[in-house]
Amino acid sequence: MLNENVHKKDMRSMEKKLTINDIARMAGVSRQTISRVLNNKPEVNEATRKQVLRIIEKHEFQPSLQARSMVTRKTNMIAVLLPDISNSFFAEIVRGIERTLRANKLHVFLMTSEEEIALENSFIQLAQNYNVDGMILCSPRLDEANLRKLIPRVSPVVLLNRDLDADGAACVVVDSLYGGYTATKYLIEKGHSKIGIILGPSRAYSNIQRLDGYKKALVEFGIPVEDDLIMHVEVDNKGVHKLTEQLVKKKVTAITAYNDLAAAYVIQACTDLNLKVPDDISVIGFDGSVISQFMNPALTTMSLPLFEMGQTIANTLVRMIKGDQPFERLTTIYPILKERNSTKSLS
Amino acid sequence: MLNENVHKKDMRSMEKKLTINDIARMAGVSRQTISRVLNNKPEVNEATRKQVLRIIEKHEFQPSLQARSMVTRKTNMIAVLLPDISNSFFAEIVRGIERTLRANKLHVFLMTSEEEIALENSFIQLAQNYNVDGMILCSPRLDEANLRKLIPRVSPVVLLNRDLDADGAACVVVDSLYGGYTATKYLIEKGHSKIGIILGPSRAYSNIQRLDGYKKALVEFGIPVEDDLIMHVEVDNKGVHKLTEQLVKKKVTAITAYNDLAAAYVIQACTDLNLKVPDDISVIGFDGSVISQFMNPALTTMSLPLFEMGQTIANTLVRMIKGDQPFERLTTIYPILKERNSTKSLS
DNA sequence: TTGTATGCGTTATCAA
DNA sequence: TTGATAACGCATACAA
Repeated sequence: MLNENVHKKDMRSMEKKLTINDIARMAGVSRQTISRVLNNKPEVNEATRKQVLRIIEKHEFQPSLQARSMVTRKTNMIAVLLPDISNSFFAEIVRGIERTLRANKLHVFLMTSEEEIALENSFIQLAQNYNVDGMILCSPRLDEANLRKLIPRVSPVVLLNRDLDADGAACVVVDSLYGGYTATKYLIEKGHSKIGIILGPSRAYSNIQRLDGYKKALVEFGIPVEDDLIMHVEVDNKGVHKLTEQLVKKKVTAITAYNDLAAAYVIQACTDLNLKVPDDISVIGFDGSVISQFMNPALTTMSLPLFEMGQTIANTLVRMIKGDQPFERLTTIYPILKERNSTKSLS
Repeated sequence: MLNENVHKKDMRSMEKKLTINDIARMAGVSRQTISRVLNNKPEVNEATRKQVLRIIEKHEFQPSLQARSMVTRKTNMIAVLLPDISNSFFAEIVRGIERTLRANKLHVFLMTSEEEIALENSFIQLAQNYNVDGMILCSPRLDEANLRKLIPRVSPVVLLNRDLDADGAACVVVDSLYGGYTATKYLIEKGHSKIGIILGPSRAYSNIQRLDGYKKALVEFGIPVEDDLIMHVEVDNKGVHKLTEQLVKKKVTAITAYNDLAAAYVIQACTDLNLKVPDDISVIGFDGSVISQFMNPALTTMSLPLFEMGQTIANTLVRMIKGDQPFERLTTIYPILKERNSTKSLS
């Protein structure tokens, strides 16, 4: 049913957008006065202001933000770079970011990198070229040297889940060590000692931390760390199924997953292997996204205040942009254990 | 642990961004030549081009896209307005949109309206003021008159789930009538006749369609339409629990929900009422988002190719922008019945 | 092949 | 309280 529609900005729809000059002519004043009215400057006669406003409204005149930002050097745009917007972890954070930025008359320029390092690099460049007022950056892949080089170009920057002490940068970080530790300790206290862990891409900071927390808990309770119970997903969640099978073969009684979605795949794999969760095996997730509460059994998870994290990130950036307010260089978010039905005491 | 960090763009970090003029001076040519090199114009001597490129790379010069777009009238930005990015329905669509736009060197200016009509209005204005090259619009709330008035300002526009025949607009629409019809028919053929339906906000086009499909199926099979089995959620999914209770009181044997998340709440409510899904009651969802496959029982749902929809939307917009390619004024997406374990024959 | 002049739509500066 | 002039950084048209 393809028709011959072709979009043309033809003469009819041209009605060449009005400029400040047009309004000035109509009002019989200089364009400077229009500018003053638009910017609510005090030094303009009330009568003329009324008159100008009338004409502006009558013609629904809207100033070009591009032209304005050419001279003010501000775009009111914030670049938000993250790996994947369809991951509910990020989507919920972005919701918090967007609302807070909006409240500060800032807007979101969204960039998703799909974890490709080349894209992350070029997007930061792009943000610079668009002259954004600041950037929110979740870049698990980019190495520190590159990061340090790129940050000054788009600063201020708020980094999500990277702890980097650099000028013009602040960090909001989940304490994954604490999270990994708490989850593991919880399982140990439930009587488990053969505990598998499935981690995301190994280079990511949060994964290293999570693993450290896992080990810390084991060591604390005198349980030996077995390297073959530590699994890394390298690409995406499809690998989780296979890793779960391997862990089951090794007779684990519990599995810690690096996020809720991965935990869902773990449970699915267990079901395929005719294992009941939590009766035969306990599973704990990480992040507390919506899916965790609808899974059956409902997922025990280390829950994160994602929306609030987004707000915190945006608020920090706003303070940095304003430039006269103190801000946290490093904000640490602690996940909270939400005990539901996917875990059970080993009795 | 608040420290005294205050971000200042101080002298050190100033290193005033290079302009085309700086490069011109360094290269000993006019800024025109630089511009030609940047835009890959043929009419430039190979030697000077090499020379200029060397200097550009040496200083990592990047042209200001703002200044450029002042004269070209193109920003390469596409405004994407939708109600809620944390809704996986939209998030997955945006993923498709973003990838396709990126392939066309277009970028996403994200606006979320939280279904507030005032915000939708002002965001469209904003998109105009930023002079975006086009807009993708999912605005369930805005009435047709307003839409018609605003579209010319940001055209071309692709509308999601609105069928509006307007100049400069194309539409990508889910056939919710077909979806509602198919879901209901499926349940009827499973032996159900007392079927409840839970709809989203009633004014939304897709809900009206879905209801029509529901009725069509009932009528086709000679089953009377009972108005008190038709429920509307007016605000958010919290209402679903209550509506489910009401339907259960009316002895329905099956419930159709307007999306998967709502279906999840339905199942949760059923569980709270000590009803087993699907043994005591069948539940069917809509959209086939990730949560549907991890629910237990896995959700039977009318599945939508969300990522591909995003791609279609973006592709349509790109064709409109290019202006010399035909495009579909109306693309209809048909949901596909994905039978899983939340529905059962009434025996 | 290259350079000069002009303009895009605003705000900033300074003078009236 | 207002207006004239000069930026902002680039691309376009035209001349050399």
